[in-house]
Amino acid sequence: MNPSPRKLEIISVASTLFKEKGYSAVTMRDIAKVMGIKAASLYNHIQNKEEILTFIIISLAEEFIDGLEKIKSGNNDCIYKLKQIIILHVDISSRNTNGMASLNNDWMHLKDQLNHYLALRMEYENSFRNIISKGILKNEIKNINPDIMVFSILSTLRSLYLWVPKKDDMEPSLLAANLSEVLLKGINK
Amino acid sequence: MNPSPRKLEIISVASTLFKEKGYSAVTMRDIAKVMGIKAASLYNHIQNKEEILTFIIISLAEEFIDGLEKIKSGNNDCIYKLKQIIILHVDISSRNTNGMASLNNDWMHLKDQLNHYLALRMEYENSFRNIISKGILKNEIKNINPDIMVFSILSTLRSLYLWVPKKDDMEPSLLAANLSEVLLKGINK
DNA sequence: AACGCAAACTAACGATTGTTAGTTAAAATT
DNA sequence: AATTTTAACTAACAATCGTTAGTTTGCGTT
Repeated sequence: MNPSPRKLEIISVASTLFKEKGYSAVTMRDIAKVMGIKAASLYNHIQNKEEILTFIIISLAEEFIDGLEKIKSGNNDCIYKLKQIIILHVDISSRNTNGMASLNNDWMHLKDQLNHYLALRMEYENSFRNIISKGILKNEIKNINPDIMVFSILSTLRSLYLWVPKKDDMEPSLLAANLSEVLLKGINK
Repeated sequence: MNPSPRKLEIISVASTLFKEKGYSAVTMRDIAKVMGIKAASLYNHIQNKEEILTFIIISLAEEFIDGLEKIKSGNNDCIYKLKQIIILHVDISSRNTNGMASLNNDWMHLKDQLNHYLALRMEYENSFRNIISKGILKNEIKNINPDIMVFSILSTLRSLYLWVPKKDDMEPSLLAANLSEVLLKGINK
C-alpha cells in the first residue's frame, strides 16, 4: 500500500520539525499545528508517531543501499567508485535535507525496525570499506588504516544535510566535484 | 563557585545518557536511577535539567575556543596550524566522547546560553576559515572554495566522538597523525 | 550532648505526552 | 437519492514529565 499524498505531507512536515528539534522534542501537536489540524486528526493517516520516523529513516537507508549496490556492480576502478559514492550522497542529501537529520540522529528511537536499520548500516559501511581495501590492494589508494578513511569520508558525507541548505546556490554537480577533489586528494598543495 | 564532585558525577552520568538517547529523551528519573537516588534528590546539586546541558556544552565550547586561540597566536604556517587543530579535536573528543554528543546534537535545546553558544561556534568557524583562506593566499593550500574545505574537515572532526570509543586501542597521537595525512593530503595515491 | 548541615527521602503539583473513542460534515460512490 | 468513505472534529484517557515542598537521616562541629 502506497502512502497517500496526505500522509506524505505529514511526513514532510514532521521531517522539518525533527530536523529542528530532534524526534523526541517534537510532539504530535507540533506536527498537527503546522498541518493546520488537530493532533487527533493525524491518526486518520498514520498509525503512530513511530511510524513517521520509521518511514523517514528506512526509505532513506534503502535508497543508500540501492545506490551503493549499483556502484559496486559496475566494473570500474576504486577511485571512480568513490566519486560515484560522493555523488550519491550529494544527490540524496540535497533532496532530503530534513530526513537526513533523522537518519543521522534519531535512528536509536526506532523500535520494530531498529535491527533492520542497524543491519542496513553495517552492510553499507562494510561495502564502503571493501571498496577502500580493494583500492589499497590495487595500489590506487594509500596504505593507511581503511577504517580511518571510511570514517573520515563518511563523516563528511553524512553531514552534508546540514551544509547543503546553506549553499543552495551551489550546483550539486559542482559540489560533488569539489568534494571529490578535497576528500580524495586533500587540500594540501 | 566550582561544581561539587557530586554535581560533576551527575553531569557525567547525564552525558552518558544524553549520548545514548539525546537530551530530550532522557528524563530526570533516568539520571537519578543510574545515580542510585530519587529524581528529586538531584535538585540538591543542580538547579534544573537545562543547567546540566548548559554546563556540558558551554565548557566544551570554551575549551575549543581556548585551544584554537593558542593555535592562532602561534607563528606557524597554515598546514601546521591545521595539524594542531586536528590534534586539538582528537584530544578533546577522546576525553569527552559523551559530552561531544550534546555539543553536536543538543545545542538547540539551550535557552539562556543559546546565543552565547552560537556566537562561540561562529567565532570558531570563522577562525578556522581564516586559517584556510590565508593558506590559499600563501599558496600552501589548493584554491578551492574555503567553505567546502572547512565543512569537510570540520565534519570529520566533529564526528570523532562517535568513532573514538570504537577504536579505544588506538593511540590518540597515531589517530591524529593518520587523520592529518588523510584530511590534508587525501587518500589517493 | 546538642546543633547545623548536606543529601537523601516521600508525596505531590500542574503541565504535557501519545493516543483512543465517538461524532460530524462533506465528498465520493453506488 | 441513498449510502459509504474520508478526514476533520471534541473530549478525554492514563502515563509521564520537570519540579517543588516538606521531612528524615546521618555525619561533622561545636
